[in-house]
Amino acid sequence: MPELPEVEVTRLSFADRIDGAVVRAVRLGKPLRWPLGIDVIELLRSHVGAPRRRGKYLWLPLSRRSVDAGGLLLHLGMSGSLAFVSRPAAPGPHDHFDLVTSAGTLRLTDPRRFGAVVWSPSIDSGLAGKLLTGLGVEPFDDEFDGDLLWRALRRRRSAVKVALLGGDIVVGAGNIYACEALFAAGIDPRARSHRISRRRCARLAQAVRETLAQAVELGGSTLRDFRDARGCVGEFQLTARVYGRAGQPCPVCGTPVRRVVQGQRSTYFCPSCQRS
DNA sequence: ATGGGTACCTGTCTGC
DNA sequence: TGCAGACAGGTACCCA
Repeated sequence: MPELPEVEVTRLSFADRIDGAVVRAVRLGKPLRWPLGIDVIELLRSHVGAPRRRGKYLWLPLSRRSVDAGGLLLHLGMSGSLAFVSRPAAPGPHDHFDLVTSAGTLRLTDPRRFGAVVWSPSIDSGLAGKLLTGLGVEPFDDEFDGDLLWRALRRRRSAVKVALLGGDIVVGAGNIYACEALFAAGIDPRARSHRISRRRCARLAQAVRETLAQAVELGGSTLRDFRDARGCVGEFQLTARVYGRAGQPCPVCGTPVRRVVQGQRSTYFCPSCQRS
């Protein structure tokens, strides 16, 4: 489910409310991708700071008596979502983590359990450091532009869509938004990365930024079950032009949208509008 | 370093 | 109705 827009929309929907709250209890459900990495009792009475986002990860800083106490790194995997509510229902079979605070309970629900909640001594050490090192630039940073993209892509021979999904050039574009951005830029997702001109890289960088920004504005994509921490659904999927639309007419030229598989993931594109 | 494949896990939908 | 198989928003890790 969650690509950068869903993670950012989730963050925005509870950041103000959890900032400054005190941890009262922690409940663990079934194992997630990694163990929590700290004894739960060590987290009690910690103060939660303002949640930050890096790529598709969220970082919840913690402190005790104004002293830095590391933080929690969260990832929603394929099927995760967070809720932040004052009176949570009894945990269901897919509710695997509750952070009970003075301001409400942050609950991770994740049927497939590809998600993660891990404690690290800081955002750039421990497991958090290891996971975040090697991530590409943030798409909304000034640093991310056509030149950066061109310089990175010219060294790759993989298909451009696979390179975008990799997250080591630019973070945040998952399967939906990579497809949509390539459509917006008019680039064939199967095109070899190193053969894309500087000019087209500029268009692609712009398309990635705009696609992700628009998705944040629309509250993300709710294909089946995404909700932000307030329980609101997203609406970007209503505006998707190729993702999930195999066989349907391209909204620009009417040619049927094609589906191919790249790196074991479905890719959707218009064979007429998108060129190598 | 890069590229390709596998693995993690559960739910839903399709076709026989 | 049952059942096998495909597919799903991600990414770490292993191997060539």
